[in-house]
Amino acid sequence: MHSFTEENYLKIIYALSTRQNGEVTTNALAEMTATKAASVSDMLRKLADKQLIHYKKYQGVRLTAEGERQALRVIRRHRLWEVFLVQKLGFGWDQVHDIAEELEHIRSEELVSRLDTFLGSPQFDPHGDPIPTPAGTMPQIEYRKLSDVSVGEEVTIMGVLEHSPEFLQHLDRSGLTLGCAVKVSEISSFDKSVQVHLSSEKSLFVSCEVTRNLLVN
Amino acid sequence: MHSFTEENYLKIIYALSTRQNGEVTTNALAEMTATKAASVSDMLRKLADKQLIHYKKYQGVRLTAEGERQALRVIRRHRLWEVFLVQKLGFGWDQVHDIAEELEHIRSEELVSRLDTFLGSPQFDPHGDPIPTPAGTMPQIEYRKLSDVSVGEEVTIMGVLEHSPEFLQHLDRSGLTLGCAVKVSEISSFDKSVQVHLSSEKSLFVSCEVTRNLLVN
DNA sequence: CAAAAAATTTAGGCGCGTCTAAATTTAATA
DNA sequence: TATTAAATTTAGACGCGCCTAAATTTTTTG
Ligand SMILES: [Mn+2]
Ligand SMILES: [Mn+2]
Ligand SMILES: [Mn+2]
Ligand SMILES: [Mn+2]
Repeated sequence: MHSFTEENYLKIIYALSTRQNGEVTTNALAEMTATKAASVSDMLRKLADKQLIHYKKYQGVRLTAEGERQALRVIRRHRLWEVFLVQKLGFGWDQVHDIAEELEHIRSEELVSRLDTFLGSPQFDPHGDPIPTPAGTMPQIEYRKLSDVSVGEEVTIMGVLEHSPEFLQHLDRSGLTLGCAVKVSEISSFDKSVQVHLSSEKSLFVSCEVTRNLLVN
Repeated sequence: MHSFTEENYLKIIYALSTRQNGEVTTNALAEMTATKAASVSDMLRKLADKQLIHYKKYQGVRLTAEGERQALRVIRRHRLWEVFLVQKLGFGWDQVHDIAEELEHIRSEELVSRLDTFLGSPQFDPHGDPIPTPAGTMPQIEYRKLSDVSVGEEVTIMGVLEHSPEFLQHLDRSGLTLGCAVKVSEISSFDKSVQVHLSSEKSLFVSCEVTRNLLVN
């Protein structure tokens, strides 16, 4: 089986290659893994030997079909554990990422399968991200960013693009939680900030840093 | 903080030193950790440097107060996770040890605390072993072995001394589960096997290999 | 109690995942 | 396009946890 480190690399390569498609760069991986480019090069050679990535020196890397399957297994475990932590243990959505980062490496098919059942086979994690299927495919969901919504539209908050605790706590304080209905009443031509009305009749201004990271439908 | 490996050593040293008190021997540790004596020596030097064990070369080893505290933290996590796996996910008591062996190393005070609350602050794990307190002390429980019970006595099964899946499955098949009331009706003078009556009116013979590993009160 | 046996530690080495410094390749620019 | 700059890989090293073989200490035994 693969080591924790290898699993982390696969997961990160998957995330980066969907974020900006095309080959994933060594430096980008070094930043995400909080290591140095030299360390990444070593690991890429190993992953290539194991046929988990396509790798031509100096040309960046891409997951093989098998590598993507493995990455999605890790992501599935991560997101299921996040659901558990929030829904069963009462953690806030801003607290669960680091813990799930460890839990995701516990390898027991039986455990994942029973956890999934226990949670009612959820489709989305606490951040609105889709949970890969047991078969190893990622459900494709199309959301718009709140920054792309026009004045007068009413939409529902479905997910976030930024997962930092700071951002999530900011949303909590603003009352912008998942499932929340918002109506765009005004868009500032000056700084692109957006005035929204919540179902609670409250209204507030949302900066474009926030609207760019909020997914709605 | 301590590595997975160090945590495993502490836990095993604790287990061995309560099983047969006095210093724990290098060879015993090598067998339990499934490594070689030379590897154990290396690790003992490291644990001694960290003040987690008392260690005089060739003289065996004993946990320091801090070492015991750390060991009990790991054991607490292990047993809480076992309760979770059995009570919430529906695993059998014979299936949970290896998974808990991984889960026990996830270090988050908050996680353990919330898990404990979620489980209703259980006092015992699925094998009847007491769960150490958050403060790091092991509840001392006095049980007798079924092999020490006299004819005519009625007792309740409270725990097991042997944790192998094979033994636990054997108990399942015999109907000897935790909390089960058994009345000793006869003890064979030939092989010390014991005839017991269950509350279900069934009776069966229990070999001395089994009675020696069943705790009752 | 001296010799043999058993237990334990030390010496030297290996794979993993990491690092810094140096070499190499690719991309940018004058 | 020839140089310079940036990105990437290679060389050599290190700590961790493990190994085998050899040395050392303790225990057993004739
Ligand atoms: Mn996460
Ligand atoms: Mn998430
Ligand atoms: Mn166990
Ligand atoms: Mn147990």
